[in-house]
Amino acid sequence: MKQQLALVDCNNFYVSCERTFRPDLAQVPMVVLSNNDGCVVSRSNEAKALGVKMGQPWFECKVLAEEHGILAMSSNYALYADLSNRVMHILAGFSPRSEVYSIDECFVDLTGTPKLREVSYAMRERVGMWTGMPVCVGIGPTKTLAKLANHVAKKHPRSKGVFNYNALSEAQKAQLLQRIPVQEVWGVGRKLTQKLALHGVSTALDLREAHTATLRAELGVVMEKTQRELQETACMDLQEVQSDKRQIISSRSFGSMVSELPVLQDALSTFVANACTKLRAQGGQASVIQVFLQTNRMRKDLPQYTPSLAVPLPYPTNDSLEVNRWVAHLCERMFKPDYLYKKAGIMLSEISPEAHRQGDLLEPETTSNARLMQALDKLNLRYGRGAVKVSSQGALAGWQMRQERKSPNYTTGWDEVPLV
DNA sequence: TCTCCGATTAGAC
DNA sequence: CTAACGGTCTAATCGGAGA
Repeated sequence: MKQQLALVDCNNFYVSCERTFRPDLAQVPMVVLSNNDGCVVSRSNEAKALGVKMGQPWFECKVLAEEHGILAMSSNYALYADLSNRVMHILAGFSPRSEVYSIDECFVDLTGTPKLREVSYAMRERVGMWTGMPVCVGIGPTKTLAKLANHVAKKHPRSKGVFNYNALSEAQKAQLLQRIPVQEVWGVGRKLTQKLALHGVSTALDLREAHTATLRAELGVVMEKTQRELQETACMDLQEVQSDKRQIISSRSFGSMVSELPVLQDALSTFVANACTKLRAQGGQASVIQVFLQTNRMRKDLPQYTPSLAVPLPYPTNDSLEVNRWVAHLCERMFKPDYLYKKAGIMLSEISPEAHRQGDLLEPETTSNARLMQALDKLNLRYGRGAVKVSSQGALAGWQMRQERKSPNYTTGWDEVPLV
């Protein structure tokens, strides 16, 4: 009856991806940086041991890094996505029911599987053997407890990468939950940890045992669900097919500050191309387009300006050229000279399935770019993103993000495979 | 008073 | 050498406007 739900999570995913093709880096303290080489988003165990924090701005680590020779790499999402797909494919082979939860995590329903223990180790070994990716497996009766079990598997070397919460006695469960700070529980972040502390809740066990009605009233339904999941009542089911996006955002911080309108519009045309490609890939069309600009929020000494403007379209579209015209227009309307812009982006929302296109009774059917867009997507898929561009799309210098230490696209670009 | 909607908040990773 | 802090997405909740 009880679910045997496994959460498989890759260890230090981005760092492990980089190491897959650079075995010489196996023992090197290293980190992978966010876009624009801004923050640390993945750390090797060695870097963690040296005190580098998750999300820490890289410039803050510079001294420590030089002292200990910490290697920093720019993020290479093409590589990570490709390795992720391989890992997920392998995991899907272990059960007819699984959910790709994030780029490095997968829920696998092992309910009814005989020899659960052997299968869990087999998952680790097969993924390791076929991709080189180290993973840990946590098993529990609910998603929340599977996540918690995974946390235990990662933290305690004695578990050898697999931990099964379901195999514990009631006393052992209580003992374990008591040792886990409540902020480690899935869904409990910084703010909620503070609020929970006010109610005397500081461990996972405290949360499990808290008065439900009070919890609900003071902290909302999400927290109640979390509590019930800790009590082994499943409130979140497996999302086997990932649903279409309800909104699509494309934005970037710039490598350096931008003050000219045409450069902003050039950056935005790149964002339009990305967002519309995604939109068409899911067979959607958007009826609200939003553009936003941002000055550098870290520079308190400079004047700040963070405008945002949305336009509801009379009919939905997924035509890059049409979207780009609106975006350029919105940008021009918000643009003020004398500000130094650090970031810009677009958002497509009110997304509906393409099939439901509503013809406009008053507007004659205009020439559609549908086939042009189809051709554009095909060419970019075949010859690489940016083979065919929207407007100037990236031609103007000055806004591209910093990416000073990016690895080659080992798995997706023939011309980038190093010749040994 | 109820409902709707946009903005804000919180979280994940 | 400089200057220097990510990007996407969802759900819940809040607060004001309009019915």
